[in-house]
Amino acid sequence: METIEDEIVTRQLPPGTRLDEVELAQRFAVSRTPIREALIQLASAGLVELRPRRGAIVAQISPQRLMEMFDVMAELEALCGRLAARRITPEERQRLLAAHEACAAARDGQDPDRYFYLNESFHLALYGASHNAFLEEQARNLQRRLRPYRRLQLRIHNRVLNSFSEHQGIVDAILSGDEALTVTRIRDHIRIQGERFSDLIASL
Amino acid sequence: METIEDEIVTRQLPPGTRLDEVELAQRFAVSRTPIREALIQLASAGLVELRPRRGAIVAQISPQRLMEMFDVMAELEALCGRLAARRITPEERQRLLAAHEACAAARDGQDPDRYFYLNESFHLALYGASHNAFLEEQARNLQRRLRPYRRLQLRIHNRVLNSFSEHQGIVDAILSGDEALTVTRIRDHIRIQGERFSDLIASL
DNA sequence: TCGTCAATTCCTGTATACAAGAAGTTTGAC
DNA sequence: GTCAAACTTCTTGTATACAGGAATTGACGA
Repeated sequence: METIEDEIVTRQLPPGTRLDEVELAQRFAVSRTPIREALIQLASAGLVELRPRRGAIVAQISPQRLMEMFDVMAELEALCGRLAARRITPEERQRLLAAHEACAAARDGQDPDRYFYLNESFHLALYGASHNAFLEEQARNLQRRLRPYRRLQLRIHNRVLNSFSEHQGIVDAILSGDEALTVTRIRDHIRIQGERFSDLIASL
Repeated sequence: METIEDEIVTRQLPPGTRLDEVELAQRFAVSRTPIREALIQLASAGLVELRPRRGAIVAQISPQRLMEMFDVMAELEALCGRLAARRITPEERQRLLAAHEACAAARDGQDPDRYFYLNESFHLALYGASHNAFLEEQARNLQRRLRPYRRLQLRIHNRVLNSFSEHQGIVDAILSGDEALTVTRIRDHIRIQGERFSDLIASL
């Protein structure tokens, strides 16, 4: 079943939408209680904004804040990479390469949506190779929150091709065990997304 | 008034404690509804663990996971420092130095609790100087979660003195605008806490 | 004496009712 | 005609009631 969270990240409920508890309760055929509890969770995750006595709205994220989030994401992923370069196991190496090759197929297939999906798997494989479960959780959470914006910017001309070649550089750096190189390449890879996104905003 | 969160971070409710909704409701003189909503929030913040149909307990954090959290904290603070070295304003510089000098007084006064409190202000000043509000939030959240453990390890012999001299090094690096030096010094400063903590654990 | 199964009790999860505050509308005065 | 104030309506926040699992305890059998 589709959850409220799904509808937010897929933009069926765009930022700013008022979330009427009664309406949601009817739509999901439950009482207001579980809806309220879900909204509190979503507020903690940063997906909705809870204004006391004035209801919930889908969180509005300013371009400024989005850039800030990308900067933090870059650093979290860079840490994943640094740890992975040191700690990756043969199985994880296998998984990372498999995810990378799947991306190659999607790139050649000219399917941005499919590339987007597989790209996520690639990054998840990277998080897992860090051998730091807490870091992995944090990275996954932030990835989820940034998902709609990353998706948007993959439609930019040549972004899929560039993204893939950046992945190649990251894989090479990790497999060679070069921590410093891994860090700079991942940081650049993520920060480029933030920059491309702000280009997109500026062009509107 | 004292909140459930306060009682958890101050260890009045130690990890593993069962949180009976009815009992909490009586103690705070409210119904179960707001208690449940508070527990959901605390679960999102990682302070309590919510087991479906089996109630809530104060989150148990394993030494392993704690070390992982310190690693992430180190990286978040290092990022704060890197950005601060580049962006700090005269007012923020003032605030950072004031917090640092207040720590000096507490160090000389041999008052670990007071030092602990002022130490937090110092780190908060650092977060603020990053000019990244999202990063600041993340850092504050994680600082809050790690608070009880950091407090514990300040009682270790000479830790206050060492902590202060590490602060001095960090301030110098930031004020000189040396990003790389700031990053390594902050990273070490935070990671030492994690290591000291695991020493403490090992000695039990 | 110990283990297993069943019945009871307790607690969580959901629904519903009620109270109180915010928003919108209507009416009156200037 | 416009602005303000009061009243109405709608929505959130809290309390309470009820239903369905989980845990505990006691009895029975090995």
